[in-house]
Parts: sequence; C-alpha cells; structure tokens
Amino acid sequence: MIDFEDAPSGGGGRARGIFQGHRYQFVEEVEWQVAPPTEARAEITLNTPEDELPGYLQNLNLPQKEAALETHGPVMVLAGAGSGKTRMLTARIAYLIDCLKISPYRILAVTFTNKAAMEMRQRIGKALQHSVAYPDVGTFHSIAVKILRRESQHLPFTQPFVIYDDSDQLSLIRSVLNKLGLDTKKTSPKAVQAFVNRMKCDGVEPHEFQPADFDRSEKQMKEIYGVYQKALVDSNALDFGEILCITYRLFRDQEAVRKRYQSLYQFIHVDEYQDTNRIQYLLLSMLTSRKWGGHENLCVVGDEDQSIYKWRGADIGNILDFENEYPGAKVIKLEQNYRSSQTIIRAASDVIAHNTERKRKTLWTENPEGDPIQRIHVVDERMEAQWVIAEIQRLGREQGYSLNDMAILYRTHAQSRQFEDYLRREKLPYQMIGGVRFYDRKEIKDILAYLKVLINPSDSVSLARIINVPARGIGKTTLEKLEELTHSKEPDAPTTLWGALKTSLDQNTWNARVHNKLSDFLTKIERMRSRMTTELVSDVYHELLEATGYVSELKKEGTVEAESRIENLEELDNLIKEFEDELLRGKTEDECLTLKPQLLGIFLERTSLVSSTDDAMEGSTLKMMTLHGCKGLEFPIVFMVGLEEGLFPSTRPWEEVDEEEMEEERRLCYVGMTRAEQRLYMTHANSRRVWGQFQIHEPSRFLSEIPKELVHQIRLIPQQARSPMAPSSGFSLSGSSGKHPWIGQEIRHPQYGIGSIHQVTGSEGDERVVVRFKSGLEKKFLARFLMGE
DNA sequence: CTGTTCTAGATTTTT
DNA sequence: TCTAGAACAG
Repeated sequence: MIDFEDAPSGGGGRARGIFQGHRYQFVEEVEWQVAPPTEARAEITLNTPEDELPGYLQNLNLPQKEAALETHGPVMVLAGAGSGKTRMLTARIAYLIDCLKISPYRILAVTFTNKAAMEMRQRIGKALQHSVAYPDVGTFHSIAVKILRRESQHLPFTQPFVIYDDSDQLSLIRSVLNKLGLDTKKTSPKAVQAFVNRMKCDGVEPHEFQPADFDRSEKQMKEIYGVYQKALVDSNALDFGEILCITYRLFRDQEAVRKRYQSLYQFIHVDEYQDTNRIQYLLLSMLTSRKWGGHENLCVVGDEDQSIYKWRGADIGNILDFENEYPGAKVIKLEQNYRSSQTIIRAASDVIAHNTERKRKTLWTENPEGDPIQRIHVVDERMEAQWVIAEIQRLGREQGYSLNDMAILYRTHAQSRQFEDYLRREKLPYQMIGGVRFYDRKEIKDILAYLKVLINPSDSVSLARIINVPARGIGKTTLEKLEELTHSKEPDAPTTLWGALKTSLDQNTWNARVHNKLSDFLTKIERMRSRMTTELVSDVYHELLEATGYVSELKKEGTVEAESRIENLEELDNLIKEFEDELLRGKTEDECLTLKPQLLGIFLERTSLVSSTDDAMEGSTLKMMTLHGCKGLEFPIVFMVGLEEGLFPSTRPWEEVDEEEMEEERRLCYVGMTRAEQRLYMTHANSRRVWGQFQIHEPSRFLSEIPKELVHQIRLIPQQARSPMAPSSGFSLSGSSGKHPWIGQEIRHPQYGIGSIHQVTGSEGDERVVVRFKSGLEKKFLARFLMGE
C-alpha cells in the first residue's frame, strides 16, 4: 500500500549512497606476472545435471548457461531486454573464480554506470558467499583513471591531476578562445566543445585531424583543439574524453605497460556493449585483440535495439564489427524474456520492428498475457500529471501496489515539473533520478574548486572560479591581467594562473590595494595546502569554510536558497567524513599515514565520475526519470508520458527528420516499454506548454505502431480537468475585476498566502509585479501568470 | 569593483 | 520559462 502519510522526499539528486560498497584499492595487491594458462577446466559442461551444479549456475536457460561456460575466447552475447543478462554475467564471473580458480584480480567487468557496477559487485559477492576479493568492476572512465594514477610516470600529467566535467571544460574552452583573440559570438564555445568531444570519442588527436581543404572553420577548430589540449596539460587536468584517449595512447605506445595490463586483466567483460564508442572499442582491443598480443578472452553483452547513446558517439558498428575483429567469435542470443507480459513484449517488438537497421532477434516470453497497453489521451500537461498521479493512488488503494512498484518515464527532464507539483500536493514521496547532480550545485562546485586548487594549483579553471568567491575585491580586470600574463610568449613566463599570481606578486606589479588582496588570498591557500599533507580532508574542509567566509556570506543572505545551500555544504561534509571513514577503517597507522595525502585526490576523482543517475534508490518512493535514465531498471507498472510528435520522438522543427535519429528515438521507446512487467501506460496530450508557449501536438507515431488489439484507449474530456477535485492552476485573485494588475491589489498564493501588489513594471500585457506577503516576504511575479492566463 | 538589469539561448538524452 | 553570461550603472 502507498503510505500516504510520508512527507515528499523533495527529489533532486541526493548524493547519499553513492559511495556505499565502493572500495578502491590502493595498496597494490596484485603481482604482475602472467598467470599460467588455465587449462584446468572444471568438469562442468552443458550436460552436467542441474543438481550437481553450483547454485549460481542453476536455473539458467540453455543459452545463458552456454554464455556463462564459454569463458575462453571472444564471445558476443546478444541479450534482449529482460533476458537475464546480468544474471548470466554474474554466473559467468562466479564460475571463473569458483570453478576455474581464476584470481578475481584477473577479471575485469566494465559497466555503463557506477550504479550498475555496484550492483554487479553485490551480486557476485552473493553468488560467491564468502569471497574476500572482488574482481575489478567499474565504468570505462573509473577504470581508466585508476590505471592512469598508477602509471602517471608515463604521462604528461603529474600525479594529483584533476578531472574536468563538462562545465569546467567549457570554461577552459572560453579561456582558450579568449587567448586566441576569438570572439565567442562568432565561435561558440559550445560548438568547439562538441567538436573536441567528437574528436575524442573517436580517439583523434589534433595533429591527426584532416580538415577538408577549403573548410576554414574546420582548420580553425583544429587549431583551437590543439591549444585546448595544451591548456589541459598546463592545468594538469583531464576531461572525460581525454581520460579514455590518453589511456588508449598509453597502451598503444608503451608496450611494456600494455603487456602488464593484458596479463592483469585476463578475462574482460563488457556490459551495454551497444553503447560503447570508438575509443572504448580501441581501448578494449589494446587489451584483448590478437593484433596487439592480447588473449581474446573478451565477453561483450549488448542489444542493438537498446542502443540509445549514438549522440554521444556510441557506435553500433562495434557490435556489427565484432566478428570481424575477433574471427571465430562465438555469438549467443538470449531471447527469452523473463520480465514482461506477453502483451508488453508483443507491443514493444512491433514498435522496434519498424527499425530497418537491426539484426534479427525475436524476443519471446512464457509469462501470462497480461493487461492491454493503456493509451491515455489528455488535454494538456497539467491534466496528464493529475491523471497519472490519481491513477497511481488508485492502484495503491485498490490493487495494493506500493509506490516503488511504479515509475514515470519522460523524454526530457523539463517534463518532470508538473508531476512534482502534483506529487507534492498529494504528499506522495517521490524520487527523481537524474536531473541536477548534487556535485553540480553551485555551492558544491565552488567548494570542490577550492579543494581542487589545494591539491593542484595548476588547475586554472578552478582557480579562476574561486579567486573572487566569495567577493574579496579581486575583480574582472585583475583576473584578466593575470590571464594575460599566462599568454605571454616570454621563455620563462608563467603558464598557469597560479604561476602568474605568484610571479606578479614577487615582481610587485600591482598597486598596494590589489597587492594586499592577492597576497592575502595566496597565503590563505598556501596555508591550507601545507595542512593537506598531514591532516584529514574533513578538517581542511572546515578550515576552508571558515577561512574563506563562504558560509558566513551565505548566512548573511538569509534567504531560503542560502539556507539550502548551507545544508548542501553540510551534506558534503558528511560525504567527506563517510568517505574517510570507509578508506581508513581497519588500516594500520602506517597505512593511514601514506593514505592521508592521497585522500583528497581520490575523493575528488569520485565526485567527478559519479553521474546523476547513480543515486541510490530509496525505499518506498515513486521514481521518476528520463527514458535514458531507466536503462537496466524494471517496474511492475510503468507510465510513459508525453508520447507526442515533436516531443517523443523528439524533433527539431527547423531541421529535416533524420532517419537514423528517428530509429534511435524508437529504440528509446523500446527501452522504455520493456521496463514494464505487468502494466504499461502511455499518455499523450493534445497541447502542452513548451518554452512557455502552447503547442498542439499529434500523438506519437510510436503509438500507432502498436497493434490495435493490444491497446485499451482512454480519452479524457476537458471537463474532467476542471472537476472540483482538480486544484486550480496556482493563483487566484480575490475580487479581481480586470485583466491588469494595480498597486494595492490583493493576491492569494497557494504557497505564500495573502499579499498585495507593491510595484508594477513592464509594458502592458507583460507586466511584472512585486508582491508583498503578510509574512513580510517580497516576491516577484509575472502578472500574466498571476492573472490566470 | 559590485550589484543590477538585459539578452540570448536552451530543453534531448550523460560518462 | 528559466538560466547564465554580458553589459551597464553606481
């Protein structure tokens, strides 16, 4: 039953739980010799009677068992949705360790997200009961970073390097454009970023790129890319793409290193293989391909029907080419679905059958036929949310479903708003997966930037971010002058902002006022830096908040936002403590001593690599997420919302429809539909507000691709939306007589209560008003909004 | 140098 | 509609 008493969880990316069960190894526990080839196959075969099998191999179907036992040589498993591929992978790894006596350290499993890695680790642990050692399980990025830390002597980067996320990357690109004297209006930083990342997905370095002969912009891009790469090295920072590229180059160019990792990771597994990109493919072939002296013990698991990251460089070619790269590869299909009803499987299969570029694979199930697909036609997005929430309550009340049996899936995060509103109103606890990452919040990024500067003063992006945060009188012009110093071509000119800061202070180039401010800042940072080596991160963290006055600034503000920012900083404090606890627990004093200076680096690395979908799922809450975020999950009941042309499939009206993109949208639809076990709802609205404007939408083409006999259609008429139980839309005016606001007019707001208009600005029809509420609170609103359309 | 207002761009999806 | 960067005034 739904617990109606629970308070709403507030949604948003909570960071809790991210670090649970995530154990990095620092003390090297691996000997670097080549293990003897494992000839000693255990006597388990496909014919072994079920009751003689170890538990983890029982109850697998034939192809699953085949895939699990085919441990040597290249294997590609084409696993349909819900066909038990994680089960198979777990069984396979357990079998390697338990029966074939392969050391867990010789096994690598690559997953798409950190959350998936955590789950797999848990499942392997369960299968092996009491095993102490775990195989390496992680994302491409986390594994690559680990390797880079270990092999830093071969890299242009020095040890405590930092990782730049997308927005850091964008800042660096801006500063590069600036340095090159390019106008950001003509060369958009975003376009440069897209270009750079595209290059990196394919593993193309600046000098390798061949611009088309007469294409000036490509030539310019190439140049910017080169300068950007240099700036990365100067900042001692890696962006996401670079993490993989540089690891690839390390393996390609350093044979000894490559050999070592080939023998370290003798059995490699890759989940969600359909979403790997070129550089990940190259990385894998470095470790496994015969061409590079690899062992070919590679097992990839994927489903081209679920490939939904083409826009990020995922290359379906990786699936199609597998058999060429690894001749003699065994291809195994898992086609039996254990998750969904017949109806859902048939509907989803019919939809995906409209794609032309796919390998034939037929999903089937022994599950009962189940309910028809519920197609709900509503008037607008408010009604959609209202109806879905009411239905969720009904299912809880009448059929005993609990909230975590259900999920709402949408195409874009922006669609979550309506649902949040109604969920809050109805006091149903919910959790949004994805959205704004905890670590992307401004205050968290600020403080992390400080921490990054502490371990790596070369990090100019972070330094520029915090040099005047909170405001300490170091303004734009000063910063610009500092940056200019780094652009100088003199032989011993500083290359980093930090260097520029130091030399300029040494050479007394500033007037007294600026000089003092800068040197104050410098000494503060230096002092904290010196404490870093001996003290815990949590202690430095406190001094940081103290010395910079960050929290006291926030306290001064006294707004609700500031309050929640302070709370977030406290949450960060908890996370740091939790992290230190986890790493230092059970360690000897000596070990702690060596560990301490590394703590901050590891902490920052983790914060950069967790994604917004890595949030732990909490107990009985309704889950909402994008269709991309639902990959790998399943729910008894699924609501897919906003099935409208333009929104889903998402198209840009001014651009021609790209057939390939349309097929990706369709795969996304397939992924969403196959999340449902028992019941699937699909809603579409007649019209909805997009960017504040009403748009009329046709029902999504995907709806018509489902056979009619599988669908139960419901059309909700407008009157229902205005029924007494429907909360009115936000505001109501008491005693309003006209369409225009006047000063002194009384306003009732559902959240803030009663107030009166204090000020009116803006032109007729687009007035903005300031309302002063009884509580003394002053808020600004759009009058149009306030007058109820 | 700071705080405010103005404008443009974004909403497709993320390691 | 909202946000973040840019431009402007104090």
